Amino acid sequence: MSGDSKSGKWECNDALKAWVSDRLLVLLGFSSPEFVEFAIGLAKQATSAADVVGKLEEYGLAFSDDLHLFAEEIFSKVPWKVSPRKQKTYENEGGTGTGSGKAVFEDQIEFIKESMLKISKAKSELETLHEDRRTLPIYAHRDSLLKAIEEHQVLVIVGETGSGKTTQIPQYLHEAGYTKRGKVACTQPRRVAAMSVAARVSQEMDVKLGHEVGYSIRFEDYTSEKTVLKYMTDGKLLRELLGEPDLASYSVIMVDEAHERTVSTDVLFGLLKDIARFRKDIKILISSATPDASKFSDFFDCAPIYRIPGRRYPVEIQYTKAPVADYLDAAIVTVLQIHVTQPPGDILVFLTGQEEIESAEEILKHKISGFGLEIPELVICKIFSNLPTELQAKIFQPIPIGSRKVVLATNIAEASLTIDGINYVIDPGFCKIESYNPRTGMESLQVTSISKASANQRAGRSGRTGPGKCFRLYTADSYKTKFDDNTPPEIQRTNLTSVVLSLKILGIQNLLNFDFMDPPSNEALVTKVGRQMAGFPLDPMLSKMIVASDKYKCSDEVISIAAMLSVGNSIFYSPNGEQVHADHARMSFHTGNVGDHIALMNVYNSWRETNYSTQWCYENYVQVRSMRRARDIRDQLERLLERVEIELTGCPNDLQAIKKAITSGFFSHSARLQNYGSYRTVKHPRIVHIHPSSGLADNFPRWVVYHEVVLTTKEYMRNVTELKPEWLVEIAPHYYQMKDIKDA
DNA sequence: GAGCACTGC
Repeated sequence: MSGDSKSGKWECNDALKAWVSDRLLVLLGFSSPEFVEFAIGLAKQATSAADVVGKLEEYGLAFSDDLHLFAEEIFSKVPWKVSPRKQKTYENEGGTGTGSGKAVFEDQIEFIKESMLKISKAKSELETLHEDRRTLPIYAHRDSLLKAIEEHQVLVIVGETGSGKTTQIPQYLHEAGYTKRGKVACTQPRRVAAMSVAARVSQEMDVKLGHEVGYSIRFEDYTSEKTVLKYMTDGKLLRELLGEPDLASYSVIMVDEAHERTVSTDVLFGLLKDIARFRKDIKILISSATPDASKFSDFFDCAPIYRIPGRRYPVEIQYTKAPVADYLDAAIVTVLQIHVTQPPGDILVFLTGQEEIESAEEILKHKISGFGLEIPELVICKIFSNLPTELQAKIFQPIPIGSRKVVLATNIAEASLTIDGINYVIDPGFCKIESYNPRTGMESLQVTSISKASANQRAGRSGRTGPGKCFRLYTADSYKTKFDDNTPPEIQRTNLTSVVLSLKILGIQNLLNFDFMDPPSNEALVTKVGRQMAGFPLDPMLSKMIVASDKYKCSDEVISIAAMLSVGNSIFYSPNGEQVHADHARMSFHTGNVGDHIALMNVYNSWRETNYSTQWCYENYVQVRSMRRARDIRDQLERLLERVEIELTGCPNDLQAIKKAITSGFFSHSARLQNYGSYRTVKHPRIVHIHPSSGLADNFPRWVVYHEVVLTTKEYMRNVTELKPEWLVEIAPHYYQMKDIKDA
């Protein structure tokens, strides 16, 4: 790493990527940015060239000698990112997982998600799968399943993880001739699942990815005219529906992982039900991993439920005899108890967030040091989505034989990520869940009891590679009486304005069952502005801001701001013990009290000036991952500008123009200063405060426009910019009159 | 002077 300049480092990375991409094209006949990341990620985790081969095999990719050669080449070329790789001295000598616990984490490499993990789950299973699809549980049901699909327009399919439904059903449909009438779509909640399953199926069918089998996700469309089996994210299908409301080019839509109930799947349900009414030739398959599928069946007019058996190891569940007073304390005690009394096997603890995980880590370390050498080594790992990539690496590293791993995780380990080698799960029964009050437009994250479905999902994480045990830190009685059956679906907990906008564009006007503070007005939707707004995959207010930037000739700046805002609040990282430096770095973008929106733009521009340097991100306590995502979104927005005929224009020195564009989108989010530093929102008056992380927190401008209000310890406005009150009347005369902005 | 569960277009 020494001596490489900022740009040099990037070039080196790009050269490596280009090389990997070329090799993949030759070897597999396909390549894509995500696949390149995937391959490099594998090699980074590997401890030897043979290890790379092993990992490739796990994904069913090492089927030729050339690929073995590739493994050796890539291993020698990939730099050591985190720490010098130890030679694998701790071989898995018949242990039960301790010492070889493999963890597969998504964001290190942006590709491993649930469906891919299904494939890599058990090696023996995978090998047989690769040899012969006929050994899958689903195969015995092939003909009766096809018969059921033929007989019913809508079919609910229940199949546990590992039954092969995601990879096999589309192939069966292809074999049965459905693809002669149109494409078969299979939707996934996560990008990586769509991508990896498509790659898998293309291998099974012995075709090049992107030909007969393809995938389509945001930023990557890997399909062609030849494509008949199309894996895609559910949100992507939703976007396609805007252009093809009857889905005429499809003969079958399979909504996979429907039990996750994302907003997109829920919206798809409603639209598909409607489409099925006037397109009698289309088949709808709803696939769920939860046994209770009656809700899906009821929704689709009592559609029949088809069950496919799965494979799973038994999990022994234990409850506490009495309620525990402090679940964090109880969890730590349980970890130590398991460590001392139970046979080998790693431990997974579900906690609610970063802060809790970090304090648990401290306490555990302290307690263990008290035991000295009396007990075997316990290796502590942590995982949550905001943890920077380089710190996630610990979860991949082999641990000494005779020691045990404990993973402190958020909900990320419940469905998005699988850690192999876990035999024990500790479940305190809580998680953080988003709630959104549509009346006030306020969001909050609150610690809540989990649902029964969630508890069972957590327990199941211990039984993936062998029989498991789950220790629930609550009583059997409270499980029965206090836990809801299911987590309320996301659609009931989140801001739906962009969903509403999309549905309105589809001509669905009657959405008044929801109570919105600021529903997009009907007139906005039939004008050019409305159509332009719907062209952007963003919240309506962000889209409006971009559309307005045309008028103020600052679209170049505004799309950067929109991209940064839509990445969310995970731009900055503040590690334990370095908060002062992190704060200082963050405030350096606020010079001149420009406001948080302009500061975000400054962050983006500074990063761009370093040629998108990773090192720059580390130095400024900025999350690399978030910045790359912002860059992707910004690139997409730039392309979309052209489509809606907005010119890309910049006005780097006219901050007022940029602020006016922001105000055009967020005019309903205005607030004026009260006494004692509090603010009052102008319409629907409410007392709010500037979030302490804001660059204007100590500045108290008289008028501000804010991105959002969040409820934490107080009601805070997050991301605020100063505005002149007369702009409100100028920009949004239908919303504000002079009396609203007059001094009281 | 406070805090960021997890996805996706």
